[in-house]
Amino acid sequence: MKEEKKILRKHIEIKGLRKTNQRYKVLEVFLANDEHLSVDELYFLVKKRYPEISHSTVFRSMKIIFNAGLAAKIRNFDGLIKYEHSYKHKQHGHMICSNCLKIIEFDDIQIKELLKKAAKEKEFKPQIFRTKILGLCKKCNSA
Amino acid sequence: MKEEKKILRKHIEIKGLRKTNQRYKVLEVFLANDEHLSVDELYFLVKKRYPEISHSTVFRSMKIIFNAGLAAKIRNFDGLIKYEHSYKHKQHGHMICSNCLKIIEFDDIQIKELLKKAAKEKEFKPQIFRTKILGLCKKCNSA
DNA sequence: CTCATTGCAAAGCCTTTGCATGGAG
DNA sequence: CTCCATGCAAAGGCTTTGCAATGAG
Repeated sequence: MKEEKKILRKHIEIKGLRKTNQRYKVLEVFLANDEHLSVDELYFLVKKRYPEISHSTVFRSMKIIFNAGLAAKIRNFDGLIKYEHSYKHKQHGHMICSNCLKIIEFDDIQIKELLKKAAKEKEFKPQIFRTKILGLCKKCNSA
Repeated sequence: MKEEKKILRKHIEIKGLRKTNQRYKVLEVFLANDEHLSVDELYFLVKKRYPEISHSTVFRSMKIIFNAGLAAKIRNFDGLIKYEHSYKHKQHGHMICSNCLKIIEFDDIQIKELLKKAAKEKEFKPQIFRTKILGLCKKCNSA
């Protein structure tokens, strides 16, 4: 069994929730796609394989998957909430193409260190670090 | 006349738009408040002084003020679009308290340099840099 | 059996827009 | 006069929730 599934199962146990197939199926589809997915997009993918699962179940399952620490949320100017993998997924930043909306991930470990320092100076207890660059990807810039 | 007002006036001229009082009044109230304001919050403040101005005018005026380069947009997980001053406002990052939602600005010039480097590596043409730290402010952390 | 979960549809909530009226140029 | 801007109200678009039916424990 996939490690992520075990983690979800454990999270469900700890929280005293019920182990339903829907939750594992949503997780399975979520893990099978490396994109940043909105609930709607994920629902679309889930439906292809498991047409019996509803939009609200995908929505609520993602909430649980998020709470289990398996997904991270992103929200950009389009207003859509998107989820990305967070389990054993290296810390990274996002470059977002204003034209084609493509998201490129990049390593930001050094930056994180500077952010930690900044937080310390302001006596702020950091939990999550985010770095983002808006601009044009190679393709859109040369087009 | 305030420098920002001149800039707005010039922007309006260049774009061939009309110089209406509403636009200048919205700008005035926006500049008088150093907070990060959503259109709704700004509308509330505008209404106190100029009750005849409507919500949609505030909304549309902020769009123009944004295009004139006088305001920057922020969008967090609450989903609300907020505007902050951007004219002669030093480049900075945001620390956002998950508890009281307070926003603390911090200097991120060094970080910006690293981000530029990262963009170059991915052949990405950067336009806007964003850094954000979620966590707890001093007060909420000790409470 | 009991109570959490599902699916459906609808409510919420902010953002954005259509349209008739008003006002700058 | 000509059109852009304004105000109002309503439409959009995504997220979230109420409720009756279903199913895990």
